[in-house]
Amino acid sequence: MDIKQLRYFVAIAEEGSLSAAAGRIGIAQPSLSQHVKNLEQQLGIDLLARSPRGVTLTQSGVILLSHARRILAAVEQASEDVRASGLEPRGEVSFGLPSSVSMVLSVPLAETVRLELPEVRLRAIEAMSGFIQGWLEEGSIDLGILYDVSALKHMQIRPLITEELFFFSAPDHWPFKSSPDRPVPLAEVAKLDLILPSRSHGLRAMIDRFARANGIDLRVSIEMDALTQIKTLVARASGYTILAPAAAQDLVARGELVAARIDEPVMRRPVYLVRSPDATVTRASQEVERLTLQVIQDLTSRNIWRGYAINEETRV
Amino acid sequence: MDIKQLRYFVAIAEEGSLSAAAGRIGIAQPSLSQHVKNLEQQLGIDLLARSPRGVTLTQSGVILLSHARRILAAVEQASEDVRASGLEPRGEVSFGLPSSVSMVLSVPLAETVRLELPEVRLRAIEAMSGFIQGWLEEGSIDLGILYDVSALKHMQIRPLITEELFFFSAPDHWPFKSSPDRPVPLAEVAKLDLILPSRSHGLRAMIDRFARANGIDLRVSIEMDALTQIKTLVARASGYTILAPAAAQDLVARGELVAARIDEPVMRRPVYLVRSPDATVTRASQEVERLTLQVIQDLTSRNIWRGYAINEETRV
DNA sequence: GACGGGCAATAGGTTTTTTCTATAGCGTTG
DNA sequence: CAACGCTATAGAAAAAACCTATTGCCCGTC
Repeated sequence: MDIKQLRYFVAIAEEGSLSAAAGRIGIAQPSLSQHVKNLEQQLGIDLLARSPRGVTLTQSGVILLSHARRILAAVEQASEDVRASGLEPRGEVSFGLPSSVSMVLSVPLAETVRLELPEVRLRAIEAMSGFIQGWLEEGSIDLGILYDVSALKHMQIRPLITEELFFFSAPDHWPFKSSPDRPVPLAEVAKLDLILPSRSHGLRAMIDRFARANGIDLRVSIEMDALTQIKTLVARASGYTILAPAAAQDLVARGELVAARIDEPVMRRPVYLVRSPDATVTRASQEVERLTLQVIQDLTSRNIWRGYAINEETRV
Repeated sequence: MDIKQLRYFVAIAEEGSLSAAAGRIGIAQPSLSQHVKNLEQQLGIDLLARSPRGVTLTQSGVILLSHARRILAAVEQASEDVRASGLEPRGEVSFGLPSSVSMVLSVPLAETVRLELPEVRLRAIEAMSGFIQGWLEEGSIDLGILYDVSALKHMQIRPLITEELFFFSAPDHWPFKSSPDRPVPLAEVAKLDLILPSRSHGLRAMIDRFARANGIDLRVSIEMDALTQIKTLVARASGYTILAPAAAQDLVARGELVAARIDEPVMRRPVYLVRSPDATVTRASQEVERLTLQVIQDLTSRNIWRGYAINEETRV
C-alpha cells in the first residue's frame, strides 16, 4: 500500500468515477484503473463496484476510505511538523512531575523556558507518579518524570539523577544523641512517630520495601498525601519524616527543618525523564527536554538538588 | 512523502547507518542515500547528520521518526482491517442511543444482532443526547442516534424517521372533554401539571422552543431526567407528560397510559443515525448500521414505532 | 604523518514501475 | 439500435527506482 494509491483512492471515492478522478488528479484514466486493480490484488478483496455509470465503494472500500483519510491527514501533519521544526519552537508542552521533583524543578524550569523559549507555553502538572505514568501511557502529556520505570513498555527513558532519601526533623526537636551531621540508622528512625504519604504513593512504597527487606517495622502515626502539609507538621514538631532532600530544600534553607542521611540501609532512587511514544515529538518538547537537563545540571552543580549524576543515555 | 520512504527512514534511524539499513532492507546503499536526499529536499530541512561512522537524527529527524512510526502502524492496521472485511463481521460495536429511542430500539436490535452477527458484541449505551454527541465527536463510539445534528461537523449523517410528540395521561385521569382520539392543543396541555425532563435534556429543550415560539407558558410541576420514572408517575396520575410515542409504547400497550396527538403546533423531530469519522469504520459497525435500518423499517411497518419515513440518503 | 577501514555521496547505466495513447467491451439511453 | 459514457486491456513511452563502480571524507592505527 502506498500513499499515492491512497490519495488516488480517496479521489475516486469522492468523485464516484475513475474518469472524473483521473481528471481531477491529472493522470489518464487507464492508469487509475491499473492502480485500483493492483490495490485490490494486494489486499485480496474488491474495493470498487464498477458500473457503466461510474463506481461505488464496496463495504471493504468504505473501510479503506476511512483509514485512508486518517493516514493522509497524518502524513500531512507530519510534513507540516517537520517543516515547522526549522522555525522557532512554539506551542504547548505538558510535563508531569511528582510533587517532590516539582518542588525543586518547576520554578527554575518555568523561568528558563519563559526566557529561552518565549513562544512555548509550559504546562507543569504536579501529580502522584501513578497518574503521571498513566498519562504517559495514554499519550496525553509530552514528558513526565518518574522514579520507577520497571513497568513501562515502549517508552523513551532518560535517567536524570539518583536521589538519596534523608531523615527530617524540626531543629529543636532532634530526637537523637548524635548530631544531624552523622547518618542515622533506619532502625532508629523507625522507632519515631513518622508522617508519611499513603501506600498509593511511590515514595511510601519504596520506604516500605526497604524497611521490609531489612526486617524493620515502621511506625507511621500520620498518613498524608500532601508534601507541603507533611513538612509543615514536621516543622511544628508533630513528628518526623523521610524525604528526598530536594523535596524539603525550601524549609531546610529557612532553618525550619534539619536533615540527616540515613544509613543501614542507604535508600537511593533513580529519577527518570520519560517520553511517551504515543504523543508525537514536537520541536517545543525537544527543547523543553534539553532545558530540563540543563536546569538539573545547574541545580545539582549548585547543590540545590543533591544527587548522584547519571551518564546521559537514551533508550528508544 | 511516501510510505516506502518512511519505511526506509525508520530503518535508517534504527540502524544508525545508511549501509546497515540498506543491508536490512535489501537495497544498495546509494539508493538509500538518494531517498534521504529527496526527502530532505521535499521537506526543506536536514533529517540526518552524516558522519564517517554513520548517521544520527537531527531534531527534525526525530520528529519525522515519531510521525513515521505512527503512520506505518496506521497503514498496517488499514491493510489488516480491509483484509478482515471479507470475513465474518466480528468485534465490538458501541452504539449510543437517547433513552426514548433505546426504549423501542435496543431490544429488537440486540436480538437481531445476536442472531445475524454471532461474532459481534453490541454495546448499546443509553445516554442523554449531549453525551452521545460528545462521544461521537471524540470518536469513542462507533454509531449514535441524535435528534439535533445542526451543531455537527464532518459527521456522516443518515436520517431515519421523523417522530411526532404526543400527550400522555393515565387512562382514568384523562383531563379533557374530548376523547383521546382527538388531537389536543398545546395551549390546553400547558395548563396541566407536567412532568418533564430538565432543560439539559434534548426533548425538553425542543418542547420549550415550540412553546416559546407559540407564546405558551408551560407549567412543569416535576423535573425528572429518567424516562421510566416519568412514565410511572404519569401512570399513577401524578401528572401528565409529552413524549415521542416510541418512548411510552410499552405502557400504552399495557393500557397504563393513553396518548393523544398534539396540534397547534404539531411538534416533529427528525431522528438521525450518526457515524463519527474519527472512529474508523469496521465491517461489524457497517453491519450493525444495516441491521438498524432494517429493524427500524420493521418497527415502523408494524406500527410499533410511529413516525414519518425519510428517504434514505447519506451525507459523507 | 602516512595508511587503511568504514562510511556516505556521486555518476552513469539498467531495470522496474508508472503513465500515456489507442482501443475494446459493455450497459444504458435516446 | 445506434450513440454515449463508462471501465478494462494492450503496448509503447516516460519516469522512477535501483544497481555497480567510484570518489571523498574522517578516524583510528601503525
